[in-house]
Amino acid sequence: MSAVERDPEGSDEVVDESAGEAAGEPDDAAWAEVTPDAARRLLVAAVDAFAERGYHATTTRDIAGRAGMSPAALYIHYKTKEELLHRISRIGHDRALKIMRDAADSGGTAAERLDRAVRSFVGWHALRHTTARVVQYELDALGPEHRAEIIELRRGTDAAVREMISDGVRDGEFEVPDIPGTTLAVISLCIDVARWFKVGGARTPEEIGALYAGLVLRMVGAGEK
Amino acid sequence: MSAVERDPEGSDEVVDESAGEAAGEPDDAAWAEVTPDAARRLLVAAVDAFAERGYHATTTRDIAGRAGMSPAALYIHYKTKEELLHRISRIGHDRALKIMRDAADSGGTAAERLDRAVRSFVGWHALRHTTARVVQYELDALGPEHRAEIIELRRGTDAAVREMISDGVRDGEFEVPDIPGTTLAVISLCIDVARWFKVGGARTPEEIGALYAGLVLRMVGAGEK
DNA sequence: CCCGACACTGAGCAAGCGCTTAGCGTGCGG
DNA sequence: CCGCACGCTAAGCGCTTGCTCAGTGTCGGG
Repeated sequence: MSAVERDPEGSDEVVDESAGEAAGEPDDAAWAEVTPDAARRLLVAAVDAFAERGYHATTTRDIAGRAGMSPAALYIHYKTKEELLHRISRIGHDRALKIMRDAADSGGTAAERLDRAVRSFVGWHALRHTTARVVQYELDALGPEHRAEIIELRRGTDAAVREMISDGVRDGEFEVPDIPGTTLAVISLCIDVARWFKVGGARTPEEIGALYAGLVLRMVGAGEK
Repeated sequence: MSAVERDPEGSDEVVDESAGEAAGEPDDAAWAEVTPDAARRLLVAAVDAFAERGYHATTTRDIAGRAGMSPAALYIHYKTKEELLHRISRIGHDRALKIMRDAADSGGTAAERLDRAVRSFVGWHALRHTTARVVQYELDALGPEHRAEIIELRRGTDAAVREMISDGVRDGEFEVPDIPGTTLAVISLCIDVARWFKVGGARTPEEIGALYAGLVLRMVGAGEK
């Protein structure tokens, strides 16, 4: 049982998010695209610190300390603390959007695609809850132009979900009176996983993904499976 | 059409939350229990500031300024900034718990009670989204003992929802495979309203409450109405 | 007309913040 | 073996933070 659904006609090069460390916490491999090494260590430290205490409560000294460096080292790789948050937010949202789009563009019925979407989107929010928490809840700490950029990415996620629901309604699979409202509720439900998920909890990310996929299919009235 | 469901056998003295200002924002009347007047003005100012910028990004000077007072005046009525947050959090959670319990203890079928619960709980999170945002998302800013106290209140909310769902399953009204998981998802869905709700949005708090109540009834498989 | 109680202010303290700068060690091209 | 570019640190600058404290104006009782 693989964690994240492997879609048949997905992208060419897929970094399997669930491989490597099964525990979920030390998601260093997920930031492979960040170079050089010291910059990545700082970024991972920042993700942990931001998720734990929030952006404003985190000091640059704390971030540098977690990365095993002096406070000044941070400013060799990042112009400001806000730039660090932006890099994290950008990469995280790119990843979340890709997960959603891959599911939306995969084959099968609308119900199958929505199931895959919720399953992997929720799975990511649980497995990478540290990243997801920063990405989803520290948006207001970004500067205006950076925030606008991220909001644009979120619109893409929104559109993908609305698309799947609309398709299902068109094909008679779903029965939903308020498509924009239900879209909002579905995404809202998925995102909030990042707030409450704890590593020692009763459920694995995959289990939560499966549970939520079922609940969402009920929300859209997918009675006939 | 009244905003918050008026349960027939509810409590004796009910402060109608939706009365007074229809706009929703200046919820000064909701804090009538806070005295003296200056203490309440400071608390309302703190709610606005915390909701807007977050607890850590808010300065005591900002709070005092919004209340039209000097920074030092804050410390006549509150020992620390954290005590202010605690008072807000305590009152807000008391209110949220009461809303949930009133619905759970009201008469009728499990579906009717769950409908009322989600409708009013969500309605409150939308109408009082400023308060709700602080109450639901600034929990980590509280000191350990204050946080523990609030978490205890949340357990009560959780229990009320689980109770209603369990009753529905017992009576054959609902069909849910995972009661604790579904309980969690329902509360999660409701709480996240406070994150995304904006006053200028397309829907009123009552409309969102109605939409969400319908979605939740689908989640628990309440097919036979 | 005085007096103390009271709610509040102006000024400011110690600590901690984001960020800068001068300098140091190390490794690599010549 | 030199020299310099590079990644990093120690020290610290200017500012803001939560919070304090010596007053100040006001007001009711005697």
